[in-house]
Amino acid sequence: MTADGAHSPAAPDQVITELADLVFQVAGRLRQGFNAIAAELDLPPAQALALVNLRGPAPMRDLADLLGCDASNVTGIVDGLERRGLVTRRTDPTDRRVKHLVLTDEGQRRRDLLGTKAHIRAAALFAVPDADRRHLRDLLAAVANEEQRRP
Amino acid sequence: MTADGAHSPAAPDQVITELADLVFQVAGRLRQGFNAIAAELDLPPAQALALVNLRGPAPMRDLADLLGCDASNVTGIVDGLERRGLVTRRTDPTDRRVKHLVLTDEGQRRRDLLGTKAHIRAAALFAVPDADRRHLRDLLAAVANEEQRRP
DNA sequence: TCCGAAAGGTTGACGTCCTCAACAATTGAC
DNA sequence: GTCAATTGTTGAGGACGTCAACCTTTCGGA
Repeated sequence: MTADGAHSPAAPDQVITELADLVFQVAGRLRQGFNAIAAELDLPPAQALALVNLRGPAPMRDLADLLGCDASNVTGIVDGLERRGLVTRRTDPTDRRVKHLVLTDEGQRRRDLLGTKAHIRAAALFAVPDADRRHLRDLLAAVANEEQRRP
Repeated sequence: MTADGAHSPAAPDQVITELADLVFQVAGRLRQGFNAIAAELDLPPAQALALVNLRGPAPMRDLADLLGCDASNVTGIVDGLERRGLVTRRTDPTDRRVKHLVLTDEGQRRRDLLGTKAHIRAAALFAVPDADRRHLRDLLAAVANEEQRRP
């Protein structure tokens, strides 16, 4: 493209483009790995994603906010998880509108397994010196926070 | 948790987890912005993504490889683009199996508009000092290349 | 106290995206 | 010439997501 690559520093525009491509690429690999692990555990991606986001009993609304999707969508995902015996719906006695999602023992087990496997895979992806990894984290955090400050 | 580590001051495991979360978060913002722009231009996300990946006349197979999806999927996407008059299929005279995708004038115009709008949005997302941006790019490139070296 | 707005969850219709298996046409190698 | 491989298409099917409408429950105020 620009024949002056050696002399003039790459245009900022070029850096932006490369950055966007790289973020997509790395996120794609990460997602692909997660989906593969989910498939190993016989879980559709969305159910697996919901599962790892379930720590303690929490209203379905919270999960919808966490996943950033419609509430009606969560209904279907939780239906799947409940059908597999991984979570149970428990109506809150103090507010009978809300239903808390509670992990079953098997659900807890599956969730932990999913978490550790995903972590191992992520570690394999970010196979760079530890100092670089920390620096990368800090830079990404700066981007995320900068953006969060102006939605 | 840490099978080997006795007492690390700042567990590398923690860094990995934060890193994965941040990459997902930033990629999510990026994707969200792109989809919003695609919607502005009255294009479904997949068609928009295919459009920006079309520079010159190229076989549909190439597009499938580029998007990393099944060939039958590309058929549907290109159907949509053709229905909107953005691309045309042109069978290669030298190999009548392949069909080259050619952008129409309107397709070229829409593609350029999409590209510039997406770029502006990406620039707004990566609103950090230029030095940080370059460093971030280099670190991500290192991760991508490291991974590419061992598939 | 009663009424209406608001919130949580479900359902149904609908659309997008993706894969897989099977197929026709074409090409190329043996 | 024949057979294997490739390109693109079709149809079935599933996962994922939104939207509108609905019921139930809660809560604030007239």
